[in-house]
Amino acid sequence: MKSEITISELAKLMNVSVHQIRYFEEKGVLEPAYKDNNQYRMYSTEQVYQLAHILLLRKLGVPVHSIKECMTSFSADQYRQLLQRSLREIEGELLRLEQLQQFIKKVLHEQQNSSSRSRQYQIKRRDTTYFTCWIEMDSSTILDAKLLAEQAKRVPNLFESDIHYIYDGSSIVSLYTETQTPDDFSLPGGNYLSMQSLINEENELKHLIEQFYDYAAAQSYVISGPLILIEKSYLSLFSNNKLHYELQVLIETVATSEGGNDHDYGTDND
DNA sequence: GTTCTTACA
DNA sequence: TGTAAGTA
Repeated sequence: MKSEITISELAKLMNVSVHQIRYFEEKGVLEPAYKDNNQYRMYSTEQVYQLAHILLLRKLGVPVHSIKECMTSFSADQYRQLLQRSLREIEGELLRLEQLQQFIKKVLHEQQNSSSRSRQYQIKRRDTTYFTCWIEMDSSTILDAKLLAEQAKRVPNLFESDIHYIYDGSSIVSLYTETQTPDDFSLPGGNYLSMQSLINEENELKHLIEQFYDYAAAQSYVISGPLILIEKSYLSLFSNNKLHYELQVLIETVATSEGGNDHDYGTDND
């Protein structure tokens, strides 16, 4: 009974494909102990350990063609650097996944929120929020793909964020994304009248805004500050590409209705 | 049945 | 990297 093993046994032992082992040989990183009379590759424990190292280096992102160089010439210090580099890469990847996880949670949460409360008015408490401007345009301009590509400031995952259109009464409308630190613009904390809506076409927006202001007037809310239109394009995923908008405007706290208030003071703002 | 080589997507 | 064909 031979003490060496065949390629398929080695493959099974190390949980890799036979093809991969031959590939490593072709690239000069793993030679069999010897070839049997039938040309079968035979491997001993030495190759087992060697393959373990190769697989580890692969996991660290070392390309197959440079593994040979690693194994023959790397000092302990060079290996340490290699490990530190891949540690940093993994931390970056972890961060990316955490952000994706957060986004998924947010979408699920918002989707549930919008499907149950479409066209409902709410009062939302908002803390001071900061924004970065990514495009500024005349309100009569149509935001087409060309304009988007040419003028917009690069924002990572733009369409996964809540895009804030701020109408300050002038003819300029600015598009913002939220940031953690003070930047181009900020909204004061306070109570905001909010309405969420699903619309089919952009031209329904005007009507929606009128409705919104009518409602505010009917409820005797004292409006201050600009009109905020929030576009949540990622929610269109759920509704045949209908557009999801939320209108918000800062209202001055009404002193007359203390206590008894039938509004939803949801603090479910991000 | 297993492995080998070669070729291909 | 996986899969397939044709051999030994």
